[in-house]
This record gives sequence, structure tokens and C-alpha cells, in this order.
Amino acid sequence: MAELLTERKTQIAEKATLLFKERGYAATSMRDLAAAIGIEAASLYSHLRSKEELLQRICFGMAEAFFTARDQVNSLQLPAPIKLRLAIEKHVEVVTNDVNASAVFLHEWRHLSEPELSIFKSMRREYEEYLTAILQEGKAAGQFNIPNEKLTVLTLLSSLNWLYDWYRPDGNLQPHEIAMQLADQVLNGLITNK
Amino acid sequence: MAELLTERKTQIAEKATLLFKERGYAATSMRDLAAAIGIEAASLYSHLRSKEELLQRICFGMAEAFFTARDQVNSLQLPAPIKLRLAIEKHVEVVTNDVNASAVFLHEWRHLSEPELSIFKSMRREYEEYLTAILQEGKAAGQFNIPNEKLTVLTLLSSLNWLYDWYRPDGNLQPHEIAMQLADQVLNGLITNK
DNA sequence: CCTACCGATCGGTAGG
DNA sequence: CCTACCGATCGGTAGG
Repeated sequence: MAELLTERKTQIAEKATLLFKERGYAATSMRDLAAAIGIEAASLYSHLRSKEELLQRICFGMAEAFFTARDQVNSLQLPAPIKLRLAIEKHVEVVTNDVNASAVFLHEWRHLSEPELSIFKSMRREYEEYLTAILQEGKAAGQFNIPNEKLTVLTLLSSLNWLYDWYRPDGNLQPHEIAMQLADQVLNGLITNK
Repeated sequence: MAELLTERKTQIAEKATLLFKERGYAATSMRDLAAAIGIEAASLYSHLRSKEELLQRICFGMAEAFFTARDQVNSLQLPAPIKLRLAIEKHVEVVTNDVNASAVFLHEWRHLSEPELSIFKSMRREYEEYLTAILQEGKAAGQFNIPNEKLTVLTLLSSLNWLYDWYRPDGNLQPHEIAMQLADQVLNGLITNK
């Protein structure tokens, strides 16, 4: 009995994530979600309190996954270029592990209400600062050529984040291979023979 | 009289672009838009036929700007690395020229209905193919090291497109300087001393 | 998990 | 550009 309830909750969460990704949060109605599952809209409310609760779970669940990745990277003492490679690999793992949730996390967070919205923004800033610190480390050690760290970190993040739109779990590239190619591109650039 | 009407239409278009960017298309009501301008919602309809018409103008206006940039780049015979630099510069110019419209173009196009939706998608594909062709050119000439062109072109585009979120017209970096730094980063990577 | 329903709000129209 | 309004749909609740 408890298991069935949990299964239903999981089903609702997954379908909501998919619909929020495909149509956007605001354009997805609870009736859409209920119909996709095969129940009435009102029945959803025995499993959740509000539509926004679904969005909150997705956004903060992803944020947690990114923080776990960060903590793993920061637990090691590594030279900046190697550390950046590892950070890229871990980030790619998080994104490819749930591309639907990643898409919602990236595009729909602005529909959060306060105080969740402010909390979310500060968490995102914290993650940017973690990557910026690696860049600064490598710059200070003369390993990185970075005129503007803010520009570089946002470029890096956007490069990593569009993966949700492109990655296919059944494609021929594994997350690890993707991460390696992305890291090579970021670290060495496109020009051959240096 | 005709001038006043045109001014009002421009004002509506600009305010709609701003609101669509900030709240998203679906979450912006015509009453929101009217209130932001200082008229009644019903009055909007003497200047436009539908809410979606506003979205269409933004999306296809930006698409046109990107195609103009592409045609300028393609009118010149240049080695791939130089051509890519120019393509980056022109792309940055288009994005920084209207950051609000760029944001809507990038995130809200999925709310277009058919047939506009399919037309939009094919235009975007066309632009990706233009950039891919430059990458292939440089790869064939042994100038670029690119294991996977699809991954590289999407990484490149995402790097360029997040500018709308970061660029400030009154900031200390001019579009040209931003483009140069981005091009350096893409072509040479972060690692120093090659 | 359902039926029945609430008040609010939506895009858009009629008629001036 | 306004008042007045349309039918449709929204998130959510009551009560079973």
C-alpha cells in the first residue's frame, strides 16, 4: 500500500518534469498532468499540496546534485587544470543523469515564489563561485589565460548546460566521453598543434 | 497621427519583449502588458491581432538578424579560423544589440503554433549548419581539432547565447571586446603557452 | 481517487 | 482607446 503510493508519487514527479520541460511550467496545467497519468486533476492533490511544490522538488533536487558533485571535487587537492577537468566530468554526470530535470532546473526556476526564489538564486551563485575559484587558482598559478573570469565561468557553464538538449542516453557517446571532449575543447581550444 | 500610432506599436513591442523575457510568454497576460503601458487590455487589440503575433515578431525578427550576419560572413572568402572569429563577432553583435529579444528568441520559441513553429525550427537548423560548415572547413584543412562537430557547434552556440543574460550596454566591455575574448577562448582554450 | 464545484483569470470581441 | 462582457480554463477545495 505504501509502496503503491510512492510509485504514484514518483510517476507524478517524472511526468511533471517531462511536461514542464516540453511546454514550460506556466503552460502546463494540472489537468494536463493528470491526463498524462490517467487520473482526474483533483486526485493529484492527495499526493501533493500545490503545482509549485513539483517545481520546487525538481529545482532543489538538481541543486543538491550539483552541490554533491562540487563537494566531491573540492575534497581533492589537485592542480587547477586537472581539477577543472574533474569538475566538468562531474557536472556532465549530473546533467546527463536526468536531462529532463536539468532542462527544468535551467529554464523554469524563475517561476518559483519567494522565499524559494531567492534561495535558489543564491545556490546558483554559490555554484558559480566554486567554478570561478578553480579558474582563479589556475590563473594565479599561470596555468590559465583568463582576461575576464565572469565571462569565462558563464561561457563554461552554458557550454555544459546545453547538454540536456543534446544528450541521448541511447546515443553512441557516453557521459565520460562527452566530458573529455568538452574538457579538451575548453582547455585546449579548437586550433590544432600547440 | 500615423506617427503616434507607430510609436505606440513600438512601445507595445518593446514592453512585450521585456515582460516575455522576465516572466516568460505563457506567464505574461495581455492585462499585464496593458497595465505596464498604462492602457486597458482590450485596447491592445487595436494595435495587434493576437498575443502570439507579438511572439512571432520577436522570434522571426531575431532570426532575420542572424541570417543577415551569416550572409555578411559568407560573402567573404576567408580561412576557417578567421571566418569563425568573424562569425562570432557578428553573432555577438546581434545578441548584444537586443538582449531582451535574444532571451525571448532563445527560450520562448516553443510557444509558437504551427506552421510558425516548424518554420522557426528549420531556420535555427539552417543557422547551425552555417556554423558547422565553418567548423568542417577548418577541420578538413587541418586547422581545427574537432572530434564531434555537432557537440562543438552546440557548445559554441550556447557559449555565445548566454550573453543576453550577462551583457550590460553600460558595462565596461564593448561587444567587440567580448567577441574577441570569446573567440580567443574558443580557438585557443584556457591553457597558457602553446 | 472520484464528482462537483469555487472564485479568479485568461485571450479576445462587440460596440461605441 | 474605453466599458462591458464572452466562453474557456486555471489552481485548488469539499466531501465522499
